[in-house]
Amino acid sequence: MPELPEVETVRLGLQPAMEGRKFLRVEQRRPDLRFPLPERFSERLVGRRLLSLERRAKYLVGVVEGGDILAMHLGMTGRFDVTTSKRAGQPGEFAHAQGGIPAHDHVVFHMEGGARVTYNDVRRFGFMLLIPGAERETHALFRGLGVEPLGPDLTPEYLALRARGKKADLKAFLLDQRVIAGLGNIYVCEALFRTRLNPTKSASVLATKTGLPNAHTQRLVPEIRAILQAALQAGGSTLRDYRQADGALGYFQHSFLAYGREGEMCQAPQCKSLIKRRVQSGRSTFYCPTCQK
DNA sequence: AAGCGAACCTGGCTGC
DNA sequence: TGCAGCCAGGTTCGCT
Repeated sequence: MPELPEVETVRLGLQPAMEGRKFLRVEQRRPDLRFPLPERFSERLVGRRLLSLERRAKYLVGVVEGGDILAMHLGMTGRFDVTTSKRAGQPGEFAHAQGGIPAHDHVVFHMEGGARVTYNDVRRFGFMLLIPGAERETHALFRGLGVEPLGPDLTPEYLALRARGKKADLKAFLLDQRVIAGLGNIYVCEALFRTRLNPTKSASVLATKTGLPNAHTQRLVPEIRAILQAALQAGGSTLRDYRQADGALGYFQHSFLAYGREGEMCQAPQCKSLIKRRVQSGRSTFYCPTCQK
């Protein structure tokens, strides 16, 4: 479930269980996720405190006592479940007590305070790395990332400068984490629908010839912020049964206007067109061919 | 150099 | 019922 609002929701769910607490035990049930898990993973965490759990783009960034950064990415299907002793006896707990380890539970952090934090990832596109704290800004994972869409750096001026002369289509441009870090397929579709911009247009429509913002950029930037904020408020979007760390479901998926609505009537006032689906950058784009010019 | 498609992996759903 | 084919919230690699 992981675009920015989902990752941030996960972070908020994990914070009370992990932040300021020591790792008591780390179970690693396979050698790798997308990448090999860190050398001596358990030894480098156990006995240390997680000083803070932060987020950059779609990464969870844990600052570990002693200097390491625990960088975690959820890929497509990564999720965390938090179980505390108070919740013992719930369905997952029961299955566990029966002796079965749920499929795809790959890593379990046993935290001081009694929380068991389980990382589950069916497709294993997610990963965990330990990187020296000194490399927090310079490490390849973070170096090339673009601006945080909810921070002060995403401005029409910035976006216009980056879009100037770009031939890639708007969809690919907004998905590019080197430009804006945290948008994914859903929120790009939704932001473009709400801004009435056609995803197949060249990104250069966001800038004047000299790289200055135009009316499109001025509408798009606030729309990106608004949709992410709204999704955040709703606890993110839940597709295919995924849950927040506390077991709750996000509900922003009910607010999608375009994503996943192929063949349905466009919801814009007066518009009688049907939402279309096409593939761009290998991903489904949902859009209204009439509203989005 | 930018900009594509393919690859990574598993599972759910659709249609024959 | 079985099986092939398509699809899925992301990122990276390698080829034009």
